[in-house]
Amino acid sequence: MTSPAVAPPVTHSIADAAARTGVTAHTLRYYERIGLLDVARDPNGRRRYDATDLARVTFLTRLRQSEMPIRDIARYVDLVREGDHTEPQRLAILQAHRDAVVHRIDELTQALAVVDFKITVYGGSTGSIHTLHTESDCT
Amino acid sequence: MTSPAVAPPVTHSIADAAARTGVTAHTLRYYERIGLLDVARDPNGRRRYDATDLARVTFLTRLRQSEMPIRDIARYVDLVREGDHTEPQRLAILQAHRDAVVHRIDELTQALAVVDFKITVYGGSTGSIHTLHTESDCT
DNA sequence: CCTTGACTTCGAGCGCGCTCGAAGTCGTAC
DNA sequence: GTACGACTTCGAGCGCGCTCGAAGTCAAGG
Repeated sequence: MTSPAVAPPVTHSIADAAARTGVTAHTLRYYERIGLLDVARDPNGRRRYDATDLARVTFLTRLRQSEMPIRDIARYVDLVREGDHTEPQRLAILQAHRDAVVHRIDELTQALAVVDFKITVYGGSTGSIHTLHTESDCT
Repeated sequence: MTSPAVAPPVTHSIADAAARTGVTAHTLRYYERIGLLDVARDPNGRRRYDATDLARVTFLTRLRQSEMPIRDIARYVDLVREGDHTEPQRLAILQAHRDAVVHRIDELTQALAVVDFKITVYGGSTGSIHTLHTESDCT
């Protein structure tokens, strides 16, 4: 009931890949240039993105969204290319990043509290319940 | 039992202000240059930061930490200078910013989930409880 | 044939938010 | 006096992450 001998190579043009991942074609080329991606070429020299490529782009995008510097992403990707024995180091990078993200969320949450407080001072609504502290060195 | 006639003007040098707010003196000057701060001078032309100035710097720092563009902060500060009648507009800016921060926290939280998932794939620990989904287009 | 359009490479440019440093001015200490 | 150190102004520089665009290649369509 499964398909015949050879697997069909499902690949995508750069425009397609851009549409599917939500990053621009320019950025896809840029990522490749700086070594974050290794993309195959068709006989005419055009990029073909397979599922793995797209998955990587999506993952990169998550890392970027969470502010991992491109420098660090490049290190991670280099480790991936070096083979399975680098998994511990990759794990370490991800764990360090995890900690950074948690810290960043914390920072944002604190800033949010300050902004929310200011909003209530201005008499606006924030959608949250407040325990108001006093002290309003106003601005 | 309270103090005599004139209030003592408690002000701080730029080095002091920098130490108290955690931003560099260079940055304090920069913020002033671009109009985020109005700082008094002593007879020798040196900056003196009062409590209000420090409070503003601290608030600015929160806005910056939460990624409000300097352009927007400048607009806000300009409104403050224009007087009380601009409070509705200030409120609007803060509310828009609040929404942006909430959205950003959300985004980070999603990215965190992805990173956490990857960490467990690598066999590491994240400190969180996971409901594992399958699908591992690995990298 | 010629055009169109999607692609290629690669260097340059941009917007942001600082960050630095040169050159000058003070007040105090020795 | 002179040396120090903390400050001043202001223009330039930097690191980051794209973003753009020029010039060229190629295949399909009319």
